[in-house]
Amino acid sequence: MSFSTSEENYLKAIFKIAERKGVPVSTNAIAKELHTSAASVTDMLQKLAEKQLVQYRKYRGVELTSDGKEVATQLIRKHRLWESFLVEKLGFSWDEVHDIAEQLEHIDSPLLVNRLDAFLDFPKFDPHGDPIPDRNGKFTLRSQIPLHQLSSGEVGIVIAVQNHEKGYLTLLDELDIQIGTSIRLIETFDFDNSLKIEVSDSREHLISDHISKNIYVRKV
Amino acid sequence: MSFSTSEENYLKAIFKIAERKGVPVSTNAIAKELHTSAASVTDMLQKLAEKQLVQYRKYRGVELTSDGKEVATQLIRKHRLWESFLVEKLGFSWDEVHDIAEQLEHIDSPLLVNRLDAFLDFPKFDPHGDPIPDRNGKFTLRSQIPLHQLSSGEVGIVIAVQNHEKGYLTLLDELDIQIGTSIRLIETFDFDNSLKIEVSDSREHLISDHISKNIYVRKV
DNA sequence: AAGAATATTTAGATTTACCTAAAAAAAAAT
DNA sequence: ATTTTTTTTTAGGTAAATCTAAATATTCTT
Repeated sequence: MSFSTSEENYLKAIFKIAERKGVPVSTNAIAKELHTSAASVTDMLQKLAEKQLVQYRKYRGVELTSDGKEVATQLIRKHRLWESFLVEKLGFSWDEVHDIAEQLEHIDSPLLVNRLDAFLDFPKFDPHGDPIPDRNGKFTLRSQIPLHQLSSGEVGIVIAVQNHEKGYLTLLDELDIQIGTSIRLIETFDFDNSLKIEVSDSREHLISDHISKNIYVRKV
Repeated sequence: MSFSTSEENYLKAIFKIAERKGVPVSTNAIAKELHTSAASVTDMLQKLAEKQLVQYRKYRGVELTSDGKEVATQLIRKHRLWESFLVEKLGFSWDEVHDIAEQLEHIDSPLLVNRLDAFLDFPKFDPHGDPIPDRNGKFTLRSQIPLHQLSSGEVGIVIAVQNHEKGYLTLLDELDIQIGTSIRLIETFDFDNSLKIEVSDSREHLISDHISKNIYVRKV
């Protein structure tokens, strides 16, 4: 079975929100994620429910069925493989690839995906540090914590960022923060949750809660 | 400006028919090429005319404007670059790539196209031997003649095939005919325009007019 | 627990790209 | 030069995905 680009985008959005906030996923949360109206979301949820891709209860929100999860996972696999391709093979930087991958993920050819996977040497993580599901949909898990959960003095290596907006990633570039960068937490200000950090044993920055909460590190 | 997948497909179809049969291009020819109804074609032609992509005269057929040609050429460029990528980098064979490239050609990112071009080392011809327009839309021309225009005894090198249907290409594979294969014309039967040929100085075949007319060679 | 605020669904339209059937124009045949 | 055939257009409709406004359900507040 195969699905429209729009249906696929809804399934992926539901998957991502469920990952962040748990189930059930609300109509409004989906509308916000996809920059569309709540009314449109309701329409689509009813359609996806008929196709057995989601379990939907009026006014109560929605949850992916195993079929729905399968579709979402394959989309995420395609998105992250294409992002890896763009960065590794075509020389794009991590802040340029999201929108292009957003288009490429809807290309329908399982053979292409698997050939691409092999061509890239079966990468486990994409350029933003997010795990790439294998052809069976299995994610490689990695112990990661949000930057602000480090204690003062502790050092972490950046392994993922959860916000892929171009502006956010460009900002990180200016702070010299990339996947693999080491960051030492100097001090936390409870007042506004801002953090003083030291990047790569050299530059010190004061960063807002808004910036730090999307950076994930592995303690070293 | 950017166009829907459907609009793009119409522009490409008009371009290809004009190449084969000249202008103006008829409504029915487009309907046949796109497997759609004549009525749908008329609708779309009126829309494309409003956008200044075609010059359209009721009942008289249609012709691309320079804007329309530009869009069509860039699509062909993308299609052929992606086909080259699929064959050269991912190990597909020439009879598997058309449908996938048909999807990939609608990905909208000029930067991506040019990076892909560079990654492939600026190829001049695709796996079917067709010229790939450069970023300015210029095609490299090559003196090619249809196989049946060889005289008896003459030898040609296959440089292009004009039909990209999977079944046709698979048939050519079985005859050991690929880009670069040398073919000697032994004899032409005027009765049904079938040809007796010798492939790669070894195998002899009798091929129908239907097969031969899509094979283009360069005399040696 | 009632009223206010928020979230969600329904109703009714719009746009795009398609369709079939009927009408009209152009081309071919006698 | 009519008539017949073919091609093309118009008319009217459908399905997908969206929208705004109104109605209804749920949750929050006091």
